Amino acid sequence: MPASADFSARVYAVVARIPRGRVTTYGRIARTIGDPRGARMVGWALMGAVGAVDLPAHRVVNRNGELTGGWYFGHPDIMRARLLEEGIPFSDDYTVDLRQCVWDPWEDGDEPPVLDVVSPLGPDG
DNA sequence: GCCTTGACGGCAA
DNA sequence: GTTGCCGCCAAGG
Repeated sequence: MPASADFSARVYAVVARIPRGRVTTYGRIARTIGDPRGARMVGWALMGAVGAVDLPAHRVVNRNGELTGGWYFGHPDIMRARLLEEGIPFSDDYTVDLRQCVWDPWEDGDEPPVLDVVSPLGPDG
């Protein structure tokens, strides 16, 4: 079992927590799972999520709200349509208005949320 | 084994 | 507000 699988599992756990009508960013997800510098890896993990895992991957955008992963849905319009379907506001054709719909995994608390996935190794390995 | 690419982010100019 | 550069780590050639 590659460590990357555990990483992606945590990413999926966070993505699954994204409420309908809200979006979050790669950086926030990375920070949530305890790897602030893993924003790029989050996107990498989500590659296999589209069409493979039943997750709202379309609710994940970059820090600027751009639908950078649109092509992984077949076409950016598909991702955009899914977001519009949930009433997510757009500031541009392929850019969501993060100011209105950004979501923090720990917005309701001062500490990171308890992930659904439990690592037997713990946070320190 | 080395180099390039990639759903990113932070910092400096 | 923009542009440019670096860091990060995994996958593919």
